[in-house]
Amino acid sequence: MQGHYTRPIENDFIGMSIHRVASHAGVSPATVSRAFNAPHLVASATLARVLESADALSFVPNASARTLRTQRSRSLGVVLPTLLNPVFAECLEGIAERARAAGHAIVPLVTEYRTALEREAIEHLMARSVDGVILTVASAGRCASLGRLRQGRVPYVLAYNRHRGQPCVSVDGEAACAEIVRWLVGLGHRRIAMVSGTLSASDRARQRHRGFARAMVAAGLAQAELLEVPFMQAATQALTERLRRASRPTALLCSNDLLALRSLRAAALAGLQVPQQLSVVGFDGIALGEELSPQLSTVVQPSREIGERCVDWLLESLAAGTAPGPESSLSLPYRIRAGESCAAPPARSSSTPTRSTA
Amino acid sequence: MQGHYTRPIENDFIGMSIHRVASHAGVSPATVSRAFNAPHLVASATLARVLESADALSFVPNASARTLRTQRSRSLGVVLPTLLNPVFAECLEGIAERARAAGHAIVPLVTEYRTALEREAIEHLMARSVDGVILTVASAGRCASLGRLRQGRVPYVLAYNRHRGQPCVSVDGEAACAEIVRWLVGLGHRRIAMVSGTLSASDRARQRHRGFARAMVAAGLAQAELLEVPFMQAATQALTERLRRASRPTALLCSNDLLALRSLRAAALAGLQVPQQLSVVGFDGIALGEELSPQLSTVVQPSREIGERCVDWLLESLAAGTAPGPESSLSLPYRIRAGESCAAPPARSSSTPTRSTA
DNA sequence: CTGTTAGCGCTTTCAA
DNA sequence: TTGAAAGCGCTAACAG
Repeated sequence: MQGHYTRPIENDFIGMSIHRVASHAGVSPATVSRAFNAPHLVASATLARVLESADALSFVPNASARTLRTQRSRSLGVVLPTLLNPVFAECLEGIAERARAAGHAIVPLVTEYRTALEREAIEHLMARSVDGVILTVASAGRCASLGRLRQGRVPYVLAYNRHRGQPCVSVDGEAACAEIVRWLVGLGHRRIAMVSGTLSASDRARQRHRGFARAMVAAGLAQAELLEVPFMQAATQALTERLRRASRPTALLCSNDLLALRSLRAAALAGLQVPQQLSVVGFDGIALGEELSPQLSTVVQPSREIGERCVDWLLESLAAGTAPGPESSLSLPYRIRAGESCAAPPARSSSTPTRSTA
Repeated sequence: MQGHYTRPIENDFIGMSIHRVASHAGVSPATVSRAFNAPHLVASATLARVLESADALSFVPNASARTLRTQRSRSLGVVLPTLLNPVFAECLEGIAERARAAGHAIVPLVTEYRTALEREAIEHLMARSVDGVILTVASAGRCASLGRLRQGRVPYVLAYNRHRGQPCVSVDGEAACAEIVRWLVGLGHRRIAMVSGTLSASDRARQRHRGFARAMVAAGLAQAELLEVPFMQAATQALTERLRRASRPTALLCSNDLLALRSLRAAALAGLQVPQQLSVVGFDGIALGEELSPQLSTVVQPSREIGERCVDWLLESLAAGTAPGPESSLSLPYRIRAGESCAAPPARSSSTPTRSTA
């Protein structure tokens, strides 16, 4: 236990390495390495001595050296469109928690739905040699980044995206939207419109819309209206204008909760009571929706679990030396939260709509 | 430009290194390294050749090797209480964007306000030898992790926390709350209560409360009520009960927007109109607050900018070879958003409160 | 059970 | 302007 430096312990950090610990404990570097990575291969007396020395020197094994040597970084890349939408923040929490528990770091990158940033993110992650990547892309079908990952032999799992040819952890948005339509129709609604961001920008939006459109047809309601609001910022205004017209829908199925929030706001601005005069249903099930008045009616995705499952799957594959494949894709169950923003349409709605005054 | 392998390019990734590029381009490994790190030291013809080869081989420099050699990981640790509160998600977005622009990775860890996880997070980050850390801790004054970071010579900046002895990027919550109280008093409110999480769990909560308490005294309103709701989940119920009593406050100053949302919900459950019968003010300025009806009145912190500034400061210090010090702490301006959840108290409120029926 | 040895891929003097 | 060589700190054979 001889000290090698006269400087105070606080400065001992510089140049710390397995060798310092080794000489402090009177063993070889290899033994120190084993003490940390395969303690069962070290005599318990030796082990204790090594651990004591390591502790006394505040030794922490150097991750880069270990990564360089083992070719495993114990880190996972995470590529998400944004964190401003709580649905992704919730998912990231699940990822972070699971990764932490497994001793893996996560390296998140945000793409803002821009392909260039998506590409850059993948490049960045490959340069850092992450062991795997979890991502949500605009459209799984036409995503160059996925090819790049495969080319680089980096295992990956898609979160939220749903595509037959890719390893995905998702929810059946098409079925969920169809179910919502049937529910609304059951309540008596006929004029149901879907509110969505740009369809061409998101495969999920397209899938949700498809479920909506099909169920409308199945219900004999051919003129299924789509309110495509390209920019989130302008959504409220566009919706308000639509809701002020006499021909307004009695129910809005929104492609995500953020749009649903704006629909709620638009209803208020248009002077409509929710749910008495207008029903609003969201999609995602962000936690905040439950705190609102009226509580948001919505399709709840298990976002946290989606994140957790992605990590689990990736780590299992890593351990097995395989890469996640499309055949094992996970379709998690969604849940419909009745909430308070949804009710039967106003009695006269199907014949003579009242004109609202804001 | 001779090929070394007959396997398809897609498989060329394995064992890729500076040496492969070097031999492909007919130069030495050192030159390849220079081509990437100091291109001006390489003859432009050589440079072009090297870059071409690198491109042809899809070469990406190995970050671990570089880190091991240079002792700089080009990564920043981020320690936050949670991502479920959008205020931190917004901040993280700022951090992510800035770090990306500077070519740094971020490694976020979530603590859920638990000291044990805080400690563990720091340990983890030091093991990965991040170049710096951005953190939000429960209480900057008594935080062992900060000492640990200094001991390990890891530069750090606190986000949101505010402490004279630490490098912080924050907003003056005390002044902001005092200002809110003066505003409410100006509107005619007398019975103003503060809604907060556990004070002992957060220095920020204490600072905000101090501003509230002082301003109340200054306004001659001695009985400043504090509604401490330890658990977010139970907050709504506790608040609803309080609001049902005749002695209820006419205004609620909430220590954060999530509590304000619950207060809004509690008001609805208690049958109170906001802002006509009850004013509610939040703190944080999460983006969602603007989408609500009524739009949330709140103190807006520049969360994204807080994150950005933390990164900037850290990277500047890194470049200068210094560590951020308390003397350069940043106090960013807050902004009061009037919103729609705040108004003059009901006329009779100061004398005979009406009993509400829910 | 423990030590010796040879690199992982890169940067960086020092020479040429 | 370029090359040769010496490690950064660690792990994994292979010996002992």
